[in-house]
Amino acid sequence: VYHRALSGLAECGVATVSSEGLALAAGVNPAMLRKDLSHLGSYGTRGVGYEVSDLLRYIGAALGVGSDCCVVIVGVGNLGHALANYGGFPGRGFRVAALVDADPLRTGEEVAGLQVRPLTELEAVVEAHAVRIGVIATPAGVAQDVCDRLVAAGVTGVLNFAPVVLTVPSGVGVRQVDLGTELQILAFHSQQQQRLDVVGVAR
Amino acid sequence: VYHRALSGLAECGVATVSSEGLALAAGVNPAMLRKDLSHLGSYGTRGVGYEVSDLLRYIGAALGVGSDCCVVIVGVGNLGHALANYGGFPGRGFRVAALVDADPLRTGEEVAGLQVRPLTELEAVVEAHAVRIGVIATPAGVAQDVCDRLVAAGVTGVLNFAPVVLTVPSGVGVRQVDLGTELQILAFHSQQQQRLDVVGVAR
DNA sequence: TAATGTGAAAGGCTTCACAGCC
DNA sequence: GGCTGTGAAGCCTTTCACATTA
Repeated sequence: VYHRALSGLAECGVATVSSEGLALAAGVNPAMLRKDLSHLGSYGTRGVGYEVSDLLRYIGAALGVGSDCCVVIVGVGNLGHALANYGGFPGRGFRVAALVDADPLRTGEEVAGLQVRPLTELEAVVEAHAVRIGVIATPAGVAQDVCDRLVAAGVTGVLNFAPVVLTVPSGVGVRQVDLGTELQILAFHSQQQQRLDVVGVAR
Repeated sequence: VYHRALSGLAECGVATVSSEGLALAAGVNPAMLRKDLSHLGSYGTRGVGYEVSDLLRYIGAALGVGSDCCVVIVGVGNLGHALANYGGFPGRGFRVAALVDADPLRTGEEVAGLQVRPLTELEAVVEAHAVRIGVIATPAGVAQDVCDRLVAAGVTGVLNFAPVVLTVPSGVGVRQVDLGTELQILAFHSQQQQRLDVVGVAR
């Protein structure tokens, strides 16, 4: 998030930023930002702040921005389609190496300049492109199975959009994105808020 | 997450589940699950576990499942398209009331059975359908502006897919889903993992 | 006997507050 | 004067461990 915020500041031509300014842009407390950055080293100047371009480079290096990373998307339904066409990946060092789908009707179809490959070729695809991250955009029922196969093929990270909790061996990273749950959380807060309004509590 | 896990168990015909079993399905520690559930009340039976159907009902009631919630999607690009067609919403009590886009070329187009409305009608749409949650699938540059308008129109929750931190008044909920950041987190861990492998640390 | 509900302990994250430095 | 870097304090979350109950 700091990296993204700094990119924005750099584009606006800002040369220097204080912990307060960057914290505001990142949506955190200034002290927290300083503590986070202190884990990377002392890249600020007391009395002045942080040099935007320098800090961007340091954080980028720590994150490994630059070393391109191959991704495979499994499941080319609505979401998989959108992800394949999503423009934000190349800019951040990610390349969609292949699309895979179980449906024979979709196999061979071209999406975002890539041919959709059959699910049976999943392992071959991962090995051929040295894919490090698998994106699961399949129905919930097959997600764990796809995940197991991805991990067995050598993937070290999984981004899961299916609404199930995945089990993976230690050493493999999992990030869960569940749209239904996110909406439910918002709806819950919205409901609580209304309850407060009715009772008449001041905000 | 517990609600989702219980739904799965119910579909499989499981009648009773222990904190250990449900915790496994939800990806948490059994003690944590028991503590969480204790905030709702004592719905378990010592020596036995939890009645799946009962617990599902209690949690559903606490979450407000059943009272349908109207959602507007702003930005009908790849992601907005996918979200509009996403099948998971109706099943969880959400109804996409309208699609809105700033591009005049898209206006009027029919997506997922809904006509795309111009951005100028955003406020009217929110009021007409009593929309409680806004989904932002626009470019980053206009996200804060769209958010401000949604909030002013009376929305109490925002699900943001644009890669910017949104500022909202207290009382309004925000959930951020940033695909680029998620991938970067996975790539970072993947890189650290490789470093460990090179050094030869046992897992 | 088996599993819940829950005080108490442990651990981790966030914030404060200020010394140190430009 | 102003802002960073950081020890210490505070707060919150998670886990343990066991009394309690069907």
